[in-house]
Amino acid sequence: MSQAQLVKQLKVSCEACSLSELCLPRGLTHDELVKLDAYIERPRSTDANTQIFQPGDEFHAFYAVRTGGVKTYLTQKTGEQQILGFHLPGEIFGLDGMETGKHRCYAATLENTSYCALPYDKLDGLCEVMPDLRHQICHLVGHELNADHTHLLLLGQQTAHERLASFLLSISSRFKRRGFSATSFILPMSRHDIACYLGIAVETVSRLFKSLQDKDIIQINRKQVDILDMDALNEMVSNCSEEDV
Amino acid sequence: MSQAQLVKQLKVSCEACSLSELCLPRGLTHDELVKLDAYIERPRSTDANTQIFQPGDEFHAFYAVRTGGVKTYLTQKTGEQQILGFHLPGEIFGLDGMETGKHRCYAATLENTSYCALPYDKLDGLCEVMPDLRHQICHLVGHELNADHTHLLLLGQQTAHERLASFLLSISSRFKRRGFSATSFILPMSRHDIACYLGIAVETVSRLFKSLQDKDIIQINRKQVDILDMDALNEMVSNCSEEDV
DNA sequence: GTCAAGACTTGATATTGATCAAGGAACCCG
DNA sequence: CGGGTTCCTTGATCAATATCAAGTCTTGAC
Repeated sequence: MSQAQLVKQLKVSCEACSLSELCLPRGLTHDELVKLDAYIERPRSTDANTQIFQPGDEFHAFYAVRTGGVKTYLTQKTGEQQILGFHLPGEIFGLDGMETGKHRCYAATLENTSYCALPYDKLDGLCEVMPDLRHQICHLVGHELNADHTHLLLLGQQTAHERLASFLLSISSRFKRRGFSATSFILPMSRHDIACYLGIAVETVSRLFKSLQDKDIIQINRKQVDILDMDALNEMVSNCSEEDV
Repeated sequence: MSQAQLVKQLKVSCEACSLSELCLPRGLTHDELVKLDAYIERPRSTDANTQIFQPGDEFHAFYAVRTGGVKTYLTQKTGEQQILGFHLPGEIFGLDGMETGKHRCYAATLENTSYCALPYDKLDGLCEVMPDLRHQICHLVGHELNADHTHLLLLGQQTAHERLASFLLSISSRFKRRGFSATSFILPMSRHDIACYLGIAVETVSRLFKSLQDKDIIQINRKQVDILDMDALNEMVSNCSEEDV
């Protein structure tokens, strides 16, 4: 990236960012936003499949996805990975380092992605004087916890069919929240990543997509998904605490 | 409980509490501790199987287990429950309310239990003037997130054998941390609860315990567990991020 | 444009762990 | 102390999903 491009990117402040209402700045006053903005680092974009951090790396910032997508995951000695979450534009990741000051999981991009870094020590200092920021951070942290809890329920109690339906509904509601179509979107992740997120085999993901298509509940072609029957998807999920994650 | 007993219990300050080094007060100075202590509510003990909060209840405090044990869980429409975590003395629960101000999961006691309530609005105010408290809360929240992540890896990628081994190691290390034996302890939860935590059937839990006993890895009688071969248990867990949860 | 590598799909078979069923042990209550 | 209830264990069978094995489609590199 050229110096000119870099400068241009840096100029996109939180205040001008279309995602600010989903992101850390939500609920802040103009003055507060300006103070926060001064600290935010905006790294350049990265390609797909680039690692952002890994276990043992120093935790120095929360990250916010601006464009593209990120997965966080753990691995077993044997190599299998468990995807902990997919992070779409406006969503935060990297909180796993808060316990020890070192990250405990991996974070990698799903596609060409740009993201902001919100330095932890700066945020900590601002928390002292900006109650709204403190509350927004608590809100985001609580959201992460609840998303993990919904994911635990999915992995522990749902059948493969229910898991895939939950997954589609979650992605759909998150696209909708950002102003995109809830029924027609492009999945940013591979079948393999979906399988690792849902704790099932890739082959099963493939078969289940086909089964949903055969029942005219969805139309799927590669990564393009069209939801034809949202009610049917909702009925498949017997989950009593389903919400946007 | 009589008034006299209640008063006596209230007098057990954080400073005098043997668990304070595991709990919220960790790392605070004497002066800070006194300020915090003034706000802490110490409800009386409750029996086993008592609900502490449920989804929709107002979130007004973090809770810290003093004696006994607590489980937090979600349920599906069909009734199955997924246990999100077991909380032993010195451990915190109730953070799930931070997102919306309402709890999202259930919390219930496993046995006769006493716990403290740490009012959220008071903690928030103290955070403004006590950086150490702020950091300790971040540490605890990060710990919760990491515990959930380890649990996700367990549910998504481990076999039933590995899950039970992970569970025993987790409980063992937590007893050890509190100064008790790591190899001989009484499980505070039922087989059913273990099954709901591990995402497997009760019958499977029973069979796996027997199998571990037949291999002379553990000795188990009702809820009394003796670990005979800790190395064997560790080897069963191919998890690369295993730590005390 | 062609080739190679990777991603995805589809089919056949295997296996883990669920479910169904029953009996035994501990515990609570009167 | 006795009887019922719940918890736990054990056995037999079944089903969901993993695994193994090809084969096809995409995509990117040269």
